[in-house]
Amino acid sequence: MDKGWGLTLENSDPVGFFANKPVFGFNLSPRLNHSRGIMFPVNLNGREEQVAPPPADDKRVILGEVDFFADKKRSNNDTYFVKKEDVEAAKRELNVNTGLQLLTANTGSDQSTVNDGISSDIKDKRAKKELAELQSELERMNAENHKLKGMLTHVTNNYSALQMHLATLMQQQKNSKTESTQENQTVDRKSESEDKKQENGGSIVPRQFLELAPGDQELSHSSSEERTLSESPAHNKKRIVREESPASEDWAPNKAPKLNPFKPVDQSTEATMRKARVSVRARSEAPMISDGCQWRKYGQKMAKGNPCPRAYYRCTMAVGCPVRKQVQRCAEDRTILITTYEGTHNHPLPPAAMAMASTTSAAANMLLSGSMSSADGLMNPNFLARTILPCSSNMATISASAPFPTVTLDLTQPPNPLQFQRPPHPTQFQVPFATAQPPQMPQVFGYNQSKFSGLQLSQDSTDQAASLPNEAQPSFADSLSAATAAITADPNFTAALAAAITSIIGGSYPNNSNNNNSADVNTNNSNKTSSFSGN
DNA sequence: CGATTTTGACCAGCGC
DNA sequence: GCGCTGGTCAAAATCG
Repeated sequence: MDKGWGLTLENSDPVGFFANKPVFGFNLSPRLNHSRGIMFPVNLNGREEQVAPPPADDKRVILGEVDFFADKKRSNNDTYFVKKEDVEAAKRELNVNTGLQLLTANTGSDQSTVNDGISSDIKDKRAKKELAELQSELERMNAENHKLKGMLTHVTNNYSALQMHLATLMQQQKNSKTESTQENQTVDRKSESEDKKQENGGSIVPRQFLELAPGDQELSHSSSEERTLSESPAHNKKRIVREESPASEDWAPNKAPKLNPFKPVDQSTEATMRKARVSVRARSEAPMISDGCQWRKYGQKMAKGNPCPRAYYRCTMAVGCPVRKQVQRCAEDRTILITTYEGTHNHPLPPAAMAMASTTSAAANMLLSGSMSSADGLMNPNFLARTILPCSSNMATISASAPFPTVTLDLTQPPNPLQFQRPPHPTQFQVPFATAQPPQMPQVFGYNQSKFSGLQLSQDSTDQAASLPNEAQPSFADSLSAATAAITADPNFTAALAAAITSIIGGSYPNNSNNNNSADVNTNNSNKTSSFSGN
């Protein structure tokens, strides 16, 4: 019944989990924005700035609100970036105006004491004049606001287009590299198996982010490149089938591709992008987090090791949109909702969906960029600390849960623990880069989750908020938006993160041969349960 | 009545 | 080859 339109909380958030909370960096509560409730300026992290809420009777704020939120309903977050500047400017201007007015009107001047009739006349005129000025000011700001909205939309669209273009270029570069590598291999295979390792060591290592084979049991850094090239043929075959099949590329039905009049912008890119997944772990009572997109459920299965069913959704905002997502509750903690996104939208997105779409796209790009070069491997992992915004309360985990590399935004973790309350991974490792970590300083953990190392960017936890009153809690959306911003905002993040991972992988971390975290509960596929709620 | 969800069946990949 | 599993399909049921 969830229509999936992120802004309609009544539909998608029946329990009100997201009520009055910004989601993906945008405040999804139209009621809050339209009401007299104060909309604080919000920075790129989606977190409220350290701006003290103005007093309820502060006319400046009220006027500013009327001005800037006038047509918010049309596009809830269009004013998101605009508001900060404009409201502040409006505050200054209106503050001056109203202040002077009040002073003039209320001070007991000679005029008012001498002749009340005349002074009241003057007062009226002044008031009208001020009112007119204010109105014109409001109109002006409305117009300006409108203009800025348009600019924002334009920039957003450009950003999306550029992102797609970047992905395309990356893929092309990757393909060219792969081709050349394959040629070299063909020529040299018989006599230079050793050289092959060395040759690949430089530039191919990161490819493991894209081409990890589930059958790979080795993860010594010295063999990673070889592993990359020698991944199980069966799996290669599977992947090739997926990549070469147009039906697979755009997630159209395999047997009857009747649904896809659209083709991805770049099929090869799409095929690769589709492999990259972005998983969001968040506490939510709602059956599905609302992300601004429109989804249609097309299946539900019992997954092994989890008593809660996994639901499959596809994006229905455009016919043939390849984006799909899986929603499942965590087996260990059913209050945690795990949403996994896959693919890239092939259609314009509502602003509310931009953040998540950007996240998935950026994640895919990140993994793609890992295939580009190892030069970035020299990068200090500390970069990650600077990249992930200090106030983002999240963990970002990169793993290669075969066959698809996955970026996980874990918004449920307390500050300290190594990753999960789930059974700790035998090869989990930690790379502290700050000896004394202030509460807001991020920690970086490496985590060999599956067949290769990934890392986590751990932060102060949202769980700290669990004991706080609802209003005061840094919301899930806060965290998610911060994580999203961390991934999307910094253009260096993609390469940097991949490079950091590369360097970590190269650091000979222990290997795990079996990473089945979950309790191996045999679940019959046909043994379906009816609900996600678990409550 | 169209859109959406439910749910059993089907398919492909993979391990044994 | 067989069974398990994840993913998807599509007819039926349900909803608004």
